Amino acid sequence: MSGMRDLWQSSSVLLTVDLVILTLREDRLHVLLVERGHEPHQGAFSLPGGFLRDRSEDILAAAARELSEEAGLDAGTLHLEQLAVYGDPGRDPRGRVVSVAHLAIAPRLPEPVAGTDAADARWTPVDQVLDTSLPLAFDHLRIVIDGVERACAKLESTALATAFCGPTFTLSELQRVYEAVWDTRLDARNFYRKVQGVRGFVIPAGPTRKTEGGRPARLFRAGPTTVLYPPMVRPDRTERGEDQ
Amino acid sequence: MSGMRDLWQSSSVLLTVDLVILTLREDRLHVLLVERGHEPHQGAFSLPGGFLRDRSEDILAAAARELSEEAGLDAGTLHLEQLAVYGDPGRDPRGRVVSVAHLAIAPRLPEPVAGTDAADARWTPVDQVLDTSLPLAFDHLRIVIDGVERACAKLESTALATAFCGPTFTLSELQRVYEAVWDTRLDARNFYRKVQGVRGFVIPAGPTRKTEGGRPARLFRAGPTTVLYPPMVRPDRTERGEDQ
DNA sequence: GGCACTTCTTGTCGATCAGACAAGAAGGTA
DNA sequence: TACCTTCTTGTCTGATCGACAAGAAGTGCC
Repeated sequence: MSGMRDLWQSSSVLLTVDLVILTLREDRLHVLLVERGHEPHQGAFSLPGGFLRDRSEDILAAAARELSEEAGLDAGTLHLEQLAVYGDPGRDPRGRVVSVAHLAIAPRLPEPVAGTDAADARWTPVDQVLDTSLPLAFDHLRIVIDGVERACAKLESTALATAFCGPTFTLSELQRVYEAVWDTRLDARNFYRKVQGVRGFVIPAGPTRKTEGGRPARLFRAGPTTVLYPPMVRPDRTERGEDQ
Repeated sequence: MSGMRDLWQSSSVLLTVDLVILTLREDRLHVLLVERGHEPHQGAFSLPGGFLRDRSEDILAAAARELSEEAGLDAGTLHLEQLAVYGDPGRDPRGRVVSVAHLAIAPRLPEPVAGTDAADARWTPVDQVLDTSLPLAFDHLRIVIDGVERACAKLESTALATAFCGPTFTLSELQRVYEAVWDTRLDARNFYRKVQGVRGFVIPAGPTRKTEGGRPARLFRAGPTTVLYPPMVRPDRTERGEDQ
């Protein structure tokens, strides 16, 4: 067995963090993309992210830092979790670069992008990414696919949907989150009762108003529960079509 | 912005793969552990795993290689998936070592451990690990916790349970998988109908026999479905206990 | 104010599903 | 054959889900 020095020589890798930052804009799911300013893939769009600053930086901390630097968002206020690792040997022409992708959820309508370092960041409808009408650098398409799928899944079993909303929200706002992420339509009346039937999902926050045009809605905040019981099941998509 | 050379100097890391290999032995969930032969944590138990062999090795391939080298199991025959990344800066005294943990599921009763390189590997009941009566090296306790939780969750929504069984199995064998992983009891009669109600979960494999002592059971093989619809929901654990 | 309009909230109803349990089927063994 | 074990099929009851009606509570317009 060779020593540690040989190990470093032969098999150390560079670590990056990449961010799939999702939010809702005009009731559609958007992801934050940046235009790359230099090679490789200069001019193409990619997920925000970057290299570990130094060997002592924690990975999640690096993700939070990139969230701030490249997106102008404060990690303390939004949901941030590890998504997966992408380490295919050929994914980056600069050498062996392994990326730890993260999923972040931003509350609705953060300004199009703060006037920060990364003014070239823009919210893009995920549809445009998923149908490949807007190609991404590296393997970032796959990362977005996985991130959106993770979000879809966690909407069912966890309180992640509240992360798309502000500190208080109405139930129809919450419903629009589900509809946008799942790309489906839900019955407002059943949704209303279902959400309130989940223990600790949402708790009333004053009998206040907020909507416009119709009857004012009650406000809620996120409850203490992180895993939903019973879960919010998304409607069957296969629709009796002889599976396969 | 500094060049690539500085980046490598300052922030490259060593990558390892670690394996949470689960199986069923005597109807209890077990995880494969190895006794460490050298520092750090010499003599302690840890998950099987090791460093990336070289810079060109794919991560999943490295996991498959360790599966073979350290556990004597063939990655082609069993379920193997990425679990998560553990990269806390202080987790390994040898320097910045980032581990990509994987979850593997072995069919029931692979021999206690083949007479391979790692003869010091042994199947250990996960209870003993989770209640910390058997301490693990590094942050491997956390990795085991996350791996078991992942297995529990995927039993609900995917056909992962069949990976615990051989190529053919009876429904009561499958039931014992659920009972062991979830640590719960299920009604055999309802389970029987429920499993068969899930489209493409299991398909009959000859009206053969297999069990002993009672009426022979029908044999099944895993079906084409990977995501279960409707899902197998695990019984509510909170049991009307004023949530908290 | 009265009226139309919007959206929120509560009710109801039938189909479907989950969990409890009875009973029959199909082998082994004394 | 009598019994034991385990598998498989039925049935029943209460809970849940999705469709939809109807009432509640605001805004804006005449």
